[in-house]
Amino acid sequence: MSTTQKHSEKHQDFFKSVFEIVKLVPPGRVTSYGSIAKALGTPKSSRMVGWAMNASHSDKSVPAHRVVNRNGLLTGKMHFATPTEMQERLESEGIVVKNDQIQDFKNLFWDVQKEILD
DNA sequence: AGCTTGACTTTGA
DNA sequence: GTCAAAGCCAAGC
Repeated sequence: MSTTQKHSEKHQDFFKSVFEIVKLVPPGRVTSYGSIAKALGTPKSSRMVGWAMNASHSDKSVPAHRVVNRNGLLTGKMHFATPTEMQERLESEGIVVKNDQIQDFKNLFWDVQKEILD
């Protein structure tokens, strides 16, 4: 550690951790903001996960379309290049989306905490 | 410095 | 089942 090191990397770690987790979500499966936040040890910071995804544009390898809210609703679709991109990418992976709602969400849900600890 | 907003979730009525 | 309110914390004004 040098004396010129940054002292504000903590929040960056949070963002980075979110990206890493989202990358672990397998194609054809989805997870929620709260599930990611919980895996990071801060279940109350689910909003920050959403905010972190806002910065996911800097890392195109992050499959942000596989992250929805706890209802399986495509709440973040407006933040993609086009409002339909999120749904289209999900459908291309075999997920059925109806009126911004993922069908059979309960069965497609990928619990971060559970799957990683497995 | 404070106040508002937001890709959320949980709890209580 | 729905609806309202609170908690969380970073970014923008």
